[in-house]
Amino acid sequence: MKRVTIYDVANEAGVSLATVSRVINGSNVVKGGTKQKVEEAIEKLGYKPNAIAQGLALQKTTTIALVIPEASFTYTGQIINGLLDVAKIYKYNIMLHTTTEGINEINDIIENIIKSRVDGVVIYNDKLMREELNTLTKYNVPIVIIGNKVSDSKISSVYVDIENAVYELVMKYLEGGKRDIAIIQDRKNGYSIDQMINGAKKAYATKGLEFNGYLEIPGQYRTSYDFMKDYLQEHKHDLIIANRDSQAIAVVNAAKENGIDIPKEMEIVCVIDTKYNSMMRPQISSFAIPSYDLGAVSMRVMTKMLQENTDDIDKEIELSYLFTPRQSTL
Amino acid sequence: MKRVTIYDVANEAGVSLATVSRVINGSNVVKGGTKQKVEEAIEKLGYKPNAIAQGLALQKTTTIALVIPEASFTYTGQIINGLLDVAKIYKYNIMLHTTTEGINEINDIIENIIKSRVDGVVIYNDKLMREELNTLTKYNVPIVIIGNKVSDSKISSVYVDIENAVYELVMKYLEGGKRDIAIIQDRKNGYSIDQMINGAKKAYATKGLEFNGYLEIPGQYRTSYDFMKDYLQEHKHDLIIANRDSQAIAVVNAAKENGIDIPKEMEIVCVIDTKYNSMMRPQISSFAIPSYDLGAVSMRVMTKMLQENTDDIDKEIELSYLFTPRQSTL
DNA sequence: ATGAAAGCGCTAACAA
DNA sequence: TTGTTAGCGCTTTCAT
Repeated sequence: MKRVTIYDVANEAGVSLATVSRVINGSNVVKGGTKQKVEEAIEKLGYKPNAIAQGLALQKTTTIALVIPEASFTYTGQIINGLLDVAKIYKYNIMLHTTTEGINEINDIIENIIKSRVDGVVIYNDKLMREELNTLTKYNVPIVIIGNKVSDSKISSVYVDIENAVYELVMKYLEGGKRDIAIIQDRKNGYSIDQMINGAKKAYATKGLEFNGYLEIPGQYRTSYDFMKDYLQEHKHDLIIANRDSQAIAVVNAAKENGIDIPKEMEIVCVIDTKYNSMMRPQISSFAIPSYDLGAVSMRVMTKMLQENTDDIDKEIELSYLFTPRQSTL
Repeated sequence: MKRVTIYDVANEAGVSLATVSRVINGSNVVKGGTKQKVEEAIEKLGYKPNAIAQGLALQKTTTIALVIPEASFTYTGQIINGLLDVAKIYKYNIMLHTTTEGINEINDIIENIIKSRVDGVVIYNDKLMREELNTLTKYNVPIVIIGNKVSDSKISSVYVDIENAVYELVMKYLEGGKRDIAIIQDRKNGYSIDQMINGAKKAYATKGLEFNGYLEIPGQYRTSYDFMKDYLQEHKHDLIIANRDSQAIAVVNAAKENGIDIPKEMEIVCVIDTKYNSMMRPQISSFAIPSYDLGAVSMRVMTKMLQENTDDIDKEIELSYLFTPRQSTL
C-alpha cells in the first residue's frame, strides 16, 4: 500500500489540503457536504494522518517518556498500568525507558528523551538524580517524579510518606514495649530505604533511644533468603520491616527454616506488596501503597502541567497509605 | 532555553546546515577543521537533533511499538526487559501499548500505531488477532508475534512449543500409570491454554484415551484459589497443570487447606514461572519458559526485518523449554 | 569539501 | 467556507 498523504486525500476529494486538515482535526467551519466528501476520500484511500509530521508542525508529540528501573516489574507494573490508563484517556503515547545501574546509561536515556522531543517525562527511580534532571529542566521538559518529594517550576512529584508510615509503625511497637526492630534491604541504599530508616530513627529518638537495627545484606549473599537463613540463627528481632513483599517472604521462609514462629516469636511487615502476597502463607502485613494510583495520578498531573500554567497546579501530591494487618503480625 | 535548531548551529559555526547535518550523522567527507568548528558550536549551543524532524525526512522513526496485555507484568516484565535490552543496543525506542478486554480498544491501538509511524510492532498477546493484524500488514508495518507460531511476508514469530511441552509431560505420567490429569485456567480461553489442552489430548489419544480434565474457573469464583478450595473437597487429581505459577500457587494453598499432601497425594506443574516461585514452599515444578529471551529474540528478529530483505530471514523461531522438577512433583 | 534547494506531511495564519 | 502559503527541523541530491 502506497503511503497516502493529506495531498492525496485533497486530490481525491477535490478540495485543498487545508480543508482536509480541518476535517481530520474536527474543525466545525467545514460545510457538511465537503466534510462528507473528504471523509469518503479518507475512507477510500485508507488515509491515516502522520503523527510525526503533525508533531513537527505543532511542536508537540503527544507522547511522554516513562523512566523506570529495569527489574521485576512486579511493583512498577502496577504503576505502569495506572499511568497507561490515564494516558489512554488523554490520548498520550508512552515511550518506555528502563535504567540499569551505571550513571552513564542514565545520561544516554536523557539525551535520547531530549532528542525524541516528548512532551514530558515521568520518572520512577529510587535514586534521586538531581543533576541528571537538571539537563531535562534546562531543555524545558516538564517532569513528574514518582516516589520522591521534590518540586520546582518544571517538576512535580507524587509520593507516599513512607517515613511517616514507618515512624508510626515503629512507635506503636515501642509503645508496646518491643524494642528490637530491624529494617532490611538488599540493594544499595535507595531513597525509600533511607526514608524508612529515618522514620525508625525518629521514633526511637522520640523515646530517647537510638535506632541501629539496620540490616544490610552483605555482598557474599546471593539473596536475602540466603542471608537471613544464616542471620536468623544468631539473631532474632521483635519486628522486621522490609521494603517489598519479596524480601519479607524471604525472611518468612528463612524463619521457617530456623523454626522461628511467625508472628509469635517474630513479626514481619513490608511496605510494598504485590499480588503475590495474597498467595503467601502467612500473608505479610503491609502498608497498602497505592502503586496503581501513583502511576495514574502522575500521569494526571502531567497532563495538567501540559495544559495549564505550571504555577497554578499543586506540585507535590501526597498519596495516603493504609496499614493492613495480616498474618505476619500479632 | 530557546529551541536551538540546525540553523543556529550552522550560523554559529559559519557553515551551511548541510554541513552540520553531515557532522551529526558522522559523514566522513567533512574536513577536520570544519568538523571541529561545528562540534564546538553544537556544544556551545547545547544542540540536540530533533528526532521528529529526522523521522519526517528519513521516513523512519527508529521506534517500535510493543503491545502487551495489561495486567500483572510479573510474566511480561521479563519479556519487556529482554526486548528493551536489545532495543537499546540497536538504538530503537519502545512505545508501550497495553490491551484490555474489548475488541474496540485493540483497534484503537492499531490505529494509533499506524499514525505514529513506528518502524515495526512486537505483539505479545494470548489471543491471536489475525484480523487486526491484517490492518497492520496492509500498512506495511513489520510485525513480530511473541508466543504464537505464525508468519507471512511481513510477520515473524518467536515462541515456545507449549503443546509439545505438555504432551511430553502428560505422556510421562500416563506411562507411569497416572491417568487423572487436569489442566486449569482462570480466563477465557487463551492461545496457550489451547495449546496445553491440545498437548494433553494428543498424549491421551496416543494411549487410546480421551482427555477431559479441563478445569475452567466458573464465573462466580473470584479467584482460582476460591474455586480450588471448594473443588478439591470433592476432586483430587494425580497431576494438575497450570499455566502460570500464580495459579499453581493457588492450587497449592487450596490443597493445604484441604489437607492434601503435595506432591504425595497430588502433583502440580506450571508452565510459566516468575521469581516468586523461588520463594514458595513447596516450589512449583515448571517448564522454564525463557521469557527474557522471548523478548530479546523478538527484538533481534525485528531489527533484522528492518534491515534485510524480509524473505531471507527465518520467520519462525522456536525457543526451547526445559522441564525443571521442584518440590511440587515426585 | 561545502552549499543551495527540494522535499518529508502537516498546521495555521492570512486571503479570498 | 475554502484555498494559499509559509513554516516546523532535518536529510539528501545536485551543483560548485
